Formats: sequence, structure tokens, C-alpha cells
Amino acid sequence: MKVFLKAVKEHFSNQQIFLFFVSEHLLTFIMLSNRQKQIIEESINIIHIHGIQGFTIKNLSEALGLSEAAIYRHFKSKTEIICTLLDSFIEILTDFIQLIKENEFSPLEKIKTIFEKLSLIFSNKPAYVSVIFAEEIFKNDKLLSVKVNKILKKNNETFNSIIKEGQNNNEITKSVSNQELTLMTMGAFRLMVKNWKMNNFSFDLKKSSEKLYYSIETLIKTKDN
Amino acid sequence: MKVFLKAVKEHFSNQQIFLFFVSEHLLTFIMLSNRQKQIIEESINIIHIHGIQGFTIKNLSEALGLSEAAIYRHFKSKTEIICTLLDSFIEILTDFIQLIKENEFSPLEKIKTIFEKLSLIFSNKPAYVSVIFAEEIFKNDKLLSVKVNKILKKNNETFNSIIKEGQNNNEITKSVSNQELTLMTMGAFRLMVKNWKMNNFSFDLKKSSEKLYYSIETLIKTKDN
DNA sequence: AGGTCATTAGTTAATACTAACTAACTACAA
DNA sequence: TTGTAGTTAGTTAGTATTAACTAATGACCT
Repeated sequence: MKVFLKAVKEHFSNQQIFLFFVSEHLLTFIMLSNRQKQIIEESINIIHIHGIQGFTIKNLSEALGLSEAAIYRHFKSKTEIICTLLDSFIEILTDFIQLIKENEFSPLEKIKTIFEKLSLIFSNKPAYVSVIFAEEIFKNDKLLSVKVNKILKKNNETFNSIIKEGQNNNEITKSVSNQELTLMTMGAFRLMVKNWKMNNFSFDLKKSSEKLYYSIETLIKTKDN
Repeated sequence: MKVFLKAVKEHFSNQQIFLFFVSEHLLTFIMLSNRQKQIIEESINIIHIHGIQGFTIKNLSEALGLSEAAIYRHFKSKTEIICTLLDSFIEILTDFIQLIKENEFSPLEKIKTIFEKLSLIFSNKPAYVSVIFAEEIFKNDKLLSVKVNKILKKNNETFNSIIKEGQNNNEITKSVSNQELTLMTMGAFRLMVKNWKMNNFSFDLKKSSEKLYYSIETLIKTKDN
């Protein structure tokens, strides 16, 4: 995967690479059979619609038009399904962050890009929101909750380092420490997405996201004298 | 309750009234028997520690040192327990918000007060965080998810109106619209609490909360010329 | 004696998962 | 080209366990 991505980067622009992540099938790169991908996608859908309590092997198999036993041909347990699901998110996120960090944008441009791309992904697949933004739902299993916390922590660190970079090169205000700026930037984005979900995805997330970015920029960008 | 609160307000300062809410037993005012209160408190604890998946009648009764059947003497169903739990939160929150709105503080002072009081409540009873901040967890039941969304919406509206008030009287910047300021203020607070939880409540929430408030103030307070 | 609060011992339905089996395909030697 | 062996992906019909919930009963206090 890492090697492949490197090869991809040599032939395409950053903009084009982003399209890989945003494309209809987010799980393209993971080493899974078609049936496994289908099971994962359907699992995300079920969690999205019915919550974890509604995520049962019976519901899953019915949604796929298979018998319950058939699921176990492709995953050895329910936990393995959730694990795979989370791992694929972690992997995609890791590469996404890597791409953002490495490119030549300024820190504010990076934040803008993150807002743009994430709101695009969520607009295309609202079901992902339910899984990524619900840190509580896999609390049952220690292994799973660790994985979910990892996602949150990773995002935190990414914003933190981007903002620190911005403060160092005088693009972002130093009147407030980077930890608090991270809370405000990331927290605002998360709450916006949560509100969007609560309103049944009825408003245009991409537009709201853009508006939010410019508001944040207004407040945290260093003023020219 | 409303009448009672009004009577209380005539005899005590705002500061003292807050202590009612912050006191050990948040559920004091709700019309519940002692056993019922105990069941609700224990339910919150279980959800806090084991998640909703671990919130079963068996676990609950064991934690209380009762038989499973005994629970049904006090609540007619599991759903009724959760309903009561959420209703008590909604009631407390409603009165809390009312108190904030009515007092003579300036908008920024109001926000500061909310940060202070909420971080105090959560510090005393971290279990409450898991319930209030986990909008996903009761998704199973339509009635319950409506209740939880109501809490989020109410908080949203409160911040919105406080910030609008601040913009009208020139205490808060108008360079950014109040909806975005709400996202940043409330979103930052929520994310801080979530991080606190993720770090096993190990840092001092009250201190972090104070620091966050002053950071927000720095960014959104109208500059004197 | 009656009300309150608990118990024990169940029920029913749902859960994750398994055993035993099979149709359809694939690889490849005769 | 065809017979054979093995694989893949599915089936039906179960298992043990656990969930929420209930009926019948007992103990204690006033």
C-alpha cells in the first residue's frame, strides 16, 4: 500500500490523489475480497441506520441477501468485522494525513483542504459519519475502543502540528496557544458535522464547511499591519 | 419544580442556586423514590463504565445487590429507566439554562459561567459525560434518540442566543456570524471534554476549561480602540 | 391483616456461532 | 476432451447463551 501510494504520487497531482480517497469506494486499497468489502460497506450502513444495537449478524445477512452462516465464510467473528472496518478507516486516515502534511500548502491552506475533503467524503457517504464520530459505540470491546480512540488522537495531533507550523511562520496568531486553537478548529468542525447528522443531512455540508473555515481564518489569521 | 425554583431564587444568590445543581445528587429535584434515584445513578455508572452494550438488567441488578425482578418493581421496563434518566438531564439542563439566561451577567460572563459550572459538574461526576455527550448511544429507540437530540439542540440555541446578545451590545466581534462562533465555542468545549474522557479524566478539567475560555475570549471579544 | 419490597424460578425471543452438507467452479493429468 | 480432485461460497438446521421480562411466593413492618 505504502509503495503503491508512492508510485501513484509520482504520476499524479495531489488533487488527483485526493480523488482516490474521495471516490465512491473508500475501501478500494484494503486487501479484501469483493464480498468482504461488501460486508464492511453494509455493516457501516447498518450502524448508520440502526446503531450498534441494530448491528446483528441476522440484520447484516438479510441486508446482503445471504444466510447468517455465509458471513462466517468471510469473517471468523463479528468482532473481526468491526476490527476490519476500523482498520480500514485508520489506514485511509493515516494516508490522508500524510498527504496533507507532505504537500506544499501553507498551514491555513492545509486546514482549508482538510475541511474541504472531509466534508466531501461525508457528503458522498453520510454513513461514515456515524462510525467515525461515535467514539462511544465500540466501547464494549477493549481492542475496538482503543482503535477508535486512535482515530481521534491522530486527528488531534494533525491539527496541532499544522497550527503550530502556522504559528511558527507567523500565519496564525500566537495570542492563543496551539492546543486551544486545535480545540476550536477541530471541535467546531466536529460539531458542525454532528449538527448536520442531527438535521438528517439536510443542509449542504460543503457550503457550511467552507463558511466555517473562513470564519476560523478570520479569527486566527495573523493580521497584517 | 418551576414554582419551587422561583421560591428558591428569592432566598438565595445565583451562586448558591448553582450549588443545588452541582451538589452530589443531581437528581434531587425529580419526583422519584430513593430506590428509583439509586437505580438511575447506577445506570449512569454502568453506561459510563461498560457502554450501552453493557447496560443490562442483569448488570444493573448485580451492581445494586438486587435480583433482576426487583428492578421491575420500580420501573416497568428498561426503556422507562433510560427515559427517566434522560428526562432528568433535560429538566436539570433546562433550569440551568434558564438561570444563566436570566441573570445579570454580560454575555461573555455567561459563557464563562457555563464553562465553569459544567466542568465542575463533570469533575464531580465523570459518568455524566458519557451520557450527555454520546448522542449515538440511544439510537435504537426513536423516543430516546429524540430526547438526546433535544439536549444537543437546546445547548446550541443557548450559546447562539448568548453570542447574538454579545454581538448586539458590542462585546463580541461581528466579523464572524453567531452560528460559526457558536460552533467554535461549544465545539471546543465538547472536544475538550471528550479528550478529557479519552485520557481517563486524568487532567484537571476545570483548569483546562478556564484556559479554553480565556482563549476564546481573546479571539472573539471586541477589541477596544 | 394488608401493603411494600424483595425473592426464586421460570418464559420467550434473540443473539453469535457451528455442524453437516452441496452446487458450481477450477486445475490439470490421462 | 474429459474424469477427477479440490476449492469456493453458499445452504439448512441446529447449538448454547443471554436478553428482557413475569408469575408465584415469602418476609417484614405498621
